[in-house]
Amino acid sequence: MLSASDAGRIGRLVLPKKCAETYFPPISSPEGLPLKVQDSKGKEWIFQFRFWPNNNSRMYVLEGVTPCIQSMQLQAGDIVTFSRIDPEGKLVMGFRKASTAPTSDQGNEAVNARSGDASAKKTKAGEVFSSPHLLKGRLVSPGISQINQANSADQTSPWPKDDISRCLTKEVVGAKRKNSNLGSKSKRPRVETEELIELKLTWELAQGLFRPPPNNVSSVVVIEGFEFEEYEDAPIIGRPTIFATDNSGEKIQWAQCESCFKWRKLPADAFLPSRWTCSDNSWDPERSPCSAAQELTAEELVCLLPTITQPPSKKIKAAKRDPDSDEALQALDALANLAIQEEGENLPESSQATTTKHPRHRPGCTCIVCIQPPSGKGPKHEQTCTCNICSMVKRRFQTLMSRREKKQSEKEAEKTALQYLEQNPEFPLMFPDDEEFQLCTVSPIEKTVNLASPLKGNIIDLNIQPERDDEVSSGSDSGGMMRLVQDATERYLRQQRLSSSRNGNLGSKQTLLSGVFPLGTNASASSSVTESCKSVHKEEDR
DNA sequence: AGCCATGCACCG
DNA sequence: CGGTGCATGGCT
Repeated sequence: MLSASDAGRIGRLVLPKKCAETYFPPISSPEGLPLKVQDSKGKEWIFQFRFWPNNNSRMYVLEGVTPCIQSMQLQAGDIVTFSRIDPEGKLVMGFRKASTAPTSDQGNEAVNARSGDASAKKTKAGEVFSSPHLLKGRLVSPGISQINQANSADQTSPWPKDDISRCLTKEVVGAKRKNSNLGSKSKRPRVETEELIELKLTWELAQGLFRPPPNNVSSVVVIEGFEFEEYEDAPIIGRPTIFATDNSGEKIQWAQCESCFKWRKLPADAFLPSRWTCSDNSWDPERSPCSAAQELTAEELVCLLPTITQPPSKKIKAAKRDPDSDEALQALDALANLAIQEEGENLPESSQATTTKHPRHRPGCTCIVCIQPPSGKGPKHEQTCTCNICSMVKRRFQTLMSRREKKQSEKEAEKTALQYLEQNPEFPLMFPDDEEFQLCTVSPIEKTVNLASPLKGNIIDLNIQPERDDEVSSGSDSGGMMRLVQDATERYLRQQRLSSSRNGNLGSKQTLLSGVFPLGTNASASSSVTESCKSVHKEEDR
């Protein structure tokens, strides 16, 4: 929530420290990083995210917010939210005018930071989804997004690799933050019991639970290739059902009774509350008692199941015959167990396992064990088997492998960047002509160099380790790391002067320098370096 | 003890 | 005089 200072003319927005450190990219120098944020109208803003040293701590601020705040006609008391759309890490911002019109929310945010901000406290459960509500695409924010973190890991993102998707709401004086995850000492938000249940849902699953608000027509918005359905009112969280087409080609849905676990056929437009039993089956009175037989055979059910365990767009890939395939086969067992566990978790509380390994099986149970023929009977599952069970297990394996590959490529990228540095010793800290890396900050304290691109929002922590510890500055200007920075910078400047005197193109390079060392001015680049060094040293001294 | 809204000194 | 960075003090 904007304070008077935030909304004033200074153009700075003070960020709650915990939010800044938990949800914004890590910064090691006071200059911080430029962040590109898109507002609800699609307009892009670039704010400087930085900090001031304060009482041996930091105060985080967003600078350059005045035009944006004026454009949105925001004032003290209004709420601004920042969210991130994965996997690209695109930042979007939304706002909500002060409480006089609580339902007229504006902006891109789909979910308030439910446990991380003051607004969540004021917000009733039904209002958690502030509008416009996005039902499709992958718009994430805390609560739901944490469960999705493995899927959204993205090495080109400026966010830490082990990070979760983020959302931030700024608070105002007097706003309480009890039960806030952000209040925890640990930067990894603590998962409360209630949330634990929620976190078992995947994002895709969560999407499956959303139903459009009644009597409301959506408008479809496409943001960078992702399609979003926007609704003015909050979506409703309903019971998950399986949509299908029956023999006559009519669209229907299957719903499972919470009490007897039998599946019942319902019209496609039927909306079920989160708790639903046969007795609520007003569409088919014959099957409204739990005692009535289930229409579906276990086999038919198996055919339907993949539609809820896997997004339909993904192709099923058969396991390849390569050195990994042995591992693949071994992993199948483990994955089958995983599948079993997850099936169990997806069942309602009352059907949960009493043993640690597997839920108790009941009539209608669709878990992998119950649909598997008794041991020794029925077809064996060979590697080439394409039955639903094997397909499901293989798909899970593919997911696991692609995550592993992603991690691997992340490491490769870091390695490449490091090699780049080693091969370019004369300019180890700047890549003005490189599309990827345009900015750099150095932390002699953490012994890291951050390369960042304001255009692409990339940041890579290179963890450059000096050869000797004493190469790291210990506060004096002759310190090693800072010396490296300074020397490299001055070499770079000399080179630029030389080349610019040849081609007469000085302006753009100096503009870049002011970005690298924002403390200085274009008039004297070397003093920029000195100022920058001083600034880093100051914090180090503290 | 630590956060943060805001005051205020300094600087160009 | 406005912008910037730090310090102060109220508050949790």
